[in-house]
Amino acid sequence: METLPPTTPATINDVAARAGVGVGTVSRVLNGRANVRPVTRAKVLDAIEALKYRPSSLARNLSLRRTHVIGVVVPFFTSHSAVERVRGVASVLARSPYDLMLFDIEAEDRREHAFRLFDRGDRSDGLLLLSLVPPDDEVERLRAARLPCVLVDAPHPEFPSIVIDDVRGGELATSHLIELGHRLIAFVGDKPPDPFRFASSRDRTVGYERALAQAGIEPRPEFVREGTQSHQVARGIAIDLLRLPQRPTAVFAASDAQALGVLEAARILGLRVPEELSVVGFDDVEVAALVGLTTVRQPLFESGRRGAERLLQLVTGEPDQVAQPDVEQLPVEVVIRSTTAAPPR
Amino acid sequence: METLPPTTPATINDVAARAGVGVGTVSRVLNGRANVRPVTRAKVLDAIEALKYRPSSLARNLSLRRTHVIGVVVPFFTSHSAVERVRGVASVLARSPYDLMLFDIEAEDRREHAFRLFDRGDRSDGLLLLSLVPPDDEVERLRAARLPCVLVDAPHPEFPSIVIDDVRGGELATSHLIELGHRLIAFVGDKPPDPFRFASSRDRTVGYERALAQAGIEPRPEFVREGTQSHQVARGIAIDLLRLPQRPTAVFAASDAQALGVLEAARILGLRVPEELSVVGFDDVEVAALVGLTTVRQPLFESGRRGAERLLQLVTGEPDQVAQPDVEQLPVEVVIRSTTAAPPR
DNA sequence: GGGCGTCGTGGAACCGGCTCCATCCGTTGT
DNA sequence: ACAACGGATGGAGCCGGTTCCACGACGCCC
Repeated sequence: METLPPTTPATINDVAARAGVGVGTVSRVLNGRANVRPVTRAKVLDAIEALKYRPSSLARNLSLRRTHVIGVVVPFFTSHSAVERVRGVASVLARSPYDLMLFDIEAEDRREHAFRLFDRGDRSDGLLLLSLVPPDDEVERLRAARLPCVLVDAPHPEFPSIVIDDVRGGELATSHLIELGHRLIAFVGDKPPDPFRFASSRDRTVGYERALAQAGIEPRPEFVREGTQSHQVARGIAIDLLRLPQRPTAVFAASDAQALGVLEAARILGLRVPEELSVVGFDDVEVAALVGLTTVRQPLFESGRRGAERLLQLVTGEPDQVAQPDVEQLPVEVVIRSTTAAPPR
Repeated sequence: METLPPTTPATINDVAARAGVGVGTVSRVLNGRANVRPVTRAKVLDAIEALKYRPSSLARNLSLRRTHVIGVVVPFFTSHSAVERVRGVASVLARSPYDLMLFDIEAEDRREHAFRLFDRGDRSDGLLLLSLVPPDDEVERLRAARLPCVLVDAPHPEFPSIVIDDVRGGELATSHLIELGHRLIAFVGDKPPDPFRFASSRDRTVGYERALAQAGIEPRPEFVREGTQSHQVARGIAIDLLRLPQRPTAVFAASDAQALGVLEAARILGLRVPEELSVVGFDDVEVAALVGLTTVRQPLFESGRRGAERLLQLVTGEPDQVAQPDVEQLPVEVVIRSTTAAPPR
């Protein structure tokens, strides 16, 4: 009896011995190479079956010098938009031989994070950075480690990236309001010094201003406010805005989260939406549909999907083929729901 | 000049050579072992510095036969509750030497999934299964691979698990309605044959029935409906319910998603909430607070946190110390917001 | 029938760490 | 002065795959 439950898993040597062949042959069979006689192949397959042999991916990885892992780095994993992007990534990786390693750098010390991630660049075969711009020293390490890297929702001169046209998004949102007849349009965005976040809110402001300019509307500095992503902060800001002597008839928020804060503010102040106040968000997260929020949709899931596909190309492509820092732009569109209407007169 | 950019990263051998010591000594220094003379240690450290040496985790893992990876398996990664749990897991792993490998089995063929996951059990040092019960054959493989495993939001006789008392949750929700004066209370839950999901909705029904019984309220079969998790389906079900000749004055939904569907139904039918209809959900996902939904809060983040902690104990503990299949129960509580009130009379 | 190419195959070397054992050396004890 | 002892150290061997080279057998051709 040799069918006793083996205390230690079978190795390729065990298989070779049992099949009466060399390890090279077993390896060839395992990897579906040609040049193995059918008879031999059968013997090997039998031995594998008998021994319940499964190759060790650990050993395989060491030998091959790859990990079969894609690292996904995401700040603020809390947010629905981040999750949606990760799902897009997962959908691609699920049909690839790559696993998804998730790094949430939300609370983590950045130094620690960098340390673990780029330690040697051998924990993953490629990196997908979502909504964050790597600082210069990390860029340096990434290159030193020759680690393929793609950015999603963040631009960088060194890496390929999947982005949206934030300026255009801001413009679309604002134009929609202008077309409805609004001229007193406020903007609620992020504060720039957000450590990881980059200039997307800022770009949306630019679009906002451009749309105003095109319509010949004088921008009012007091109508442009900045806070953090949270809807609580946005609510406070919106209350301020709506208490101005000349109050805006519409608010464009740089994210849906902030738009929700604006809606709360309106409720608190007893302003009816959309009759007395129109609100436009940005992102089109799940809640937006539930609440009936008019917003600018950006393809979140799709952005993750494309980022993963692009990275996989890099990872499986020629090793030293330098990744061109090309930028892929995904479309944005206004989704009109029930928080926007013509202004009161 | 030997500072030319090395085309290949330094190895432990390079360090040993440069420091003029043996690899054993370098290894000892790296792992902070005692029995290294300070002078020697300094030499090694210098060499490491000069060579910018970083140990290969690949090689390390093979040698040590561990991966430093915790696998997290989650179905329906879409849902906010799953995400919240994963965040809890991430928060624990971030302060550990373990990385988080995410397996979303949402769309994936189950066979494929199982294959990749348990191939040899060497892709991760431990597995955390969220909201899913492994079928018997997978349990078998798990044991064969001696892979530590903890379940979150799912019970199993073989594994430790972190759960909530769903019966009690259902009871609390229903009691809250009863205390408000409701006697016509409907229930909207999941259909049982959900492939992965287990009996949590069913248990909540039990709690619902128990609360009714305690209050001496006759249960009405036509008030208990089951559909899927989606709020669209729940909306349809709720419309049916609310069109009954004797319509319920309150609805307890087995999840917040379903509760939102019920709220939509009320809006469609022109029923004011909470004046004409009270609604209670389950989970307390983020949207619940936004919408002002009264609901049963379960500690989602905490469940992930505890699951990860428990698993880490197992993984870092004695190797063959069999994990007792103990069950840790997290508390639930009713969060009263603005969708519940006394019934109309 | 001998030379030569091809196919199939075995197995040593290697990937880059860790571990254990043998060795070396200095110290202490008698 | 010498034996015994223990701490520091070097390095072969191992973890479990892959790869590449060498070798044997066979068939083909002239």
